[in-house]
Amino acid sequence: MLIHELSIKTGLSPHTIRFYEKSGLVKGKRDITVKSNNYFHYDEETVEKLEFINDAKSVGFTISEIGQIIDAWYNNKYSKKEKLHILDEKLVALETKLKEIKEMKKLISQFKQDVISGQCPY
Amino acid sequence: MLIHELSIKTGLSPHTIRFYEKSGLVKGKRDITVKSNNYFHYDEETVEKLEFINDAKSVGFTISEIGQIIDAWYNNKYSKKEKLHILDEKLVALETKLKEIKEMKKLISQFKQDVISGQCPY
DNA sequence: AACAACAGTAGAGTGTAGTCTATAGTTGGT
DNA sequence: ACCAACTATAGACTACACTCTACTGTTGTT
Repeated sequence: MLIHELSIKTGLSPHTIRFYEKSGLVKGKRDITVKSNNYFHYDEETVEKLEFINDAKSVGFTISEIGQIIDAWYNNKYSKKEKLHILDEKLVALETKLKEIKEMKKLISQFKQDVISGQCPY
Repeated sequence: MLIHELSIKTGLSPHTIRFYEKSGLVKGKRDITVKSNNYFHYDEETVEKLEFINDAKSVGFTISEIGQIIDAWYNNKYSKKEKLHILDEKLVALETKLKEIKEMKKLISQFKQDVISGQCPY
């Protein structure tokens, strides 16, 4: 599929997809049999990757971290050992975030109690 | 205390503290009895606030969201009802983040299994 | 009096992650 | 043949959250 279809499938603008492509997260292929243009073609794997990128972004991973994960997942840039190391690193980071968020929930719940119990009467 | 001491207590640079002050998150007081300078003076509450800001940043709240929370906590800018609304909103956001992170943990654990089970032999 | 270390303000610069503009070429439908 | 809608590239622009620079004034120690 071309970028327009990919854009519709993923909800990301062609601009943003090209930005991710330039950042090395996804990669279209050129059809060498077609000589009149040099359009990029994308496969279903790219759709998956872009969906993953969206999810990974919202948990706070940066583009370069997402790049690492994608490389550890789809590519052969890293050895098996390196891949596991990268993925473990990300799991630890997520575990830390999880704890921080739970702490923050407690804290804000406490603020709420303070407001309710009328420590200040507004 | 002056900004230097505050900086040491919180681990934030005077630059960053001034940035937060300009953003409305904290507020120093000027000592009108001193006429030779116009240095800002900060209290322990500001130390608390800055520590909160650090924690809130790492769970992904923006400066303006943190501002809202601080206003709902310390100030009388909002009514009791508004305060509870803001805090509930933040709790919902944290709950959402929590779920997303748990999902991402599952996903990355799955990637790990894929690597281990040797779907690709590197 | 000299000087480092501090204080303040204004504004420029950085990095991240887009988002948009300009330009130029291609494709598909009428 | 024409035109809208698509494609590509390069580079400008934006927003956020700092971070730093330049400049000036103050304080405390020697």
